[in-house]
Amino acid sequence: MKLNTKSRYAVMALADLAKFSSQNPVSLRDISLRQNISILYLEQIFLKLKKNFIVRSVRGVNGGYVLNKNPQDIKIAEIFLALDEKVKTMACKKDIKKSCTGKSVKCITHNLWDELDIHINSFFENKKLSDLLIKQQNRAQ
Amino acid sequence: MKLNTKSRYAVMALADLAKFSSQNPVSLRDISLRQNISILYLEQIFLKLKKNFIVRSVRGVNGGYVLNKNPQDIKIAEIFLALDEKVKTMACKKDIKKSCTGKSVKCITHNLWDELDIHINSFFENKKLSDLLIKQQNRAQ
DNA sequence: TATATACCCGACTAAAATAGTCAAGTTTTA
DNA sequence: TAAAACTTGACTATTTTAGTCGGGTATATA
Ligand code: FES
Ligand code: FES
Repeated sequence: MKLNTKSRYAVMALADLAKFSSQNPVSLRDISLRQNISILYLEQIFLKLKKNFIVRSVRGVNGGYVLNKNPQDIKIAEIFLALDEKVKTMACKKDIKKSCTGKSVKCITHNLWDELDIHINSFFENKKLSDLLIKQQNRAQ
Repeated sequence: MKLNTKSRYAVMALADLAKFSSQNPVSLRDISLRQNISILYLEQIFLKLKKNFIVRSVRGVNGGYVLNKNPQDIKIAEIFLALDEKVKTMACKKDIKKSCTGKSVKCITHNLWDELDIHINSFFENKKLSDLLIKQQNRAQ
């Protein structure tokens, strides 16, 4: 079970954005330098964040990205959704047309994975971007 | 974020074992047929389960595997551990020699992933194999 | 005591997913 | 008008996953 870098970087970059955007847009170049993430990769990530209205862009010189909402209104779940990051613990796709045993009934572990999905997703639903901004001691910028 | 088949199959196979082992060992062939998992793959999985003392084997004709403990004493966490399945949400390895930003302090998201790890692992710690055996309606064998 | 059944175990591999990069733009401000 | 910065689709090397293969060993029972 592991998290992919795209989702991790997305959360990092947005936390950076939340921290450093006063009024002015923050350029990917700045985020790249501070968080040590490739600009080219960040571009890919921000494209998705923009399509999902989590950020908006300002083009041209002195441009960059700005959060579309307050950090306390941005759930981690939204960020993950924007990047197509899904929790996939089940072999079947919940709509049990064909269970993972090939039979037409739920497999013996189906409910367990279902509960796990719910457990993990509730974590993401309850965490906000603003939760990352408090207690800044002993952290990198 | 997804679970690999080895861990999923391990839980499935052990649940099968818990359900069908009366006194007699259960052969991988039987589990394979019931759960629709390749025998060759099951062998790999049971090797690890055996090394971790979750099951013991009986060789020869009419042989197979038997659980080493009662299902209510087998945590899902143990099963995952036996298969080297770890929850890896962090880029750094907790012992922050070098954080994921390359700096010598925790990155801005470190604590978030740490909490996520704890959240997920607590699920596995609290679930027992026996939890899969109740409420058998609407399930495959 | 032969033989079939079933566990044992390391090595190998095809396919999929991941983690990016590249190229060729467009837009805007100083 | 040049430089900074966003836009977008396509491409690719590497890693991980999900198995298979081959050649064993142990043991019950006919
Ligand atoms: S996980 Fe849904 S049928 Fe197995
Ligand atoms: S996750 Fe630990 S430093 Fe980033």
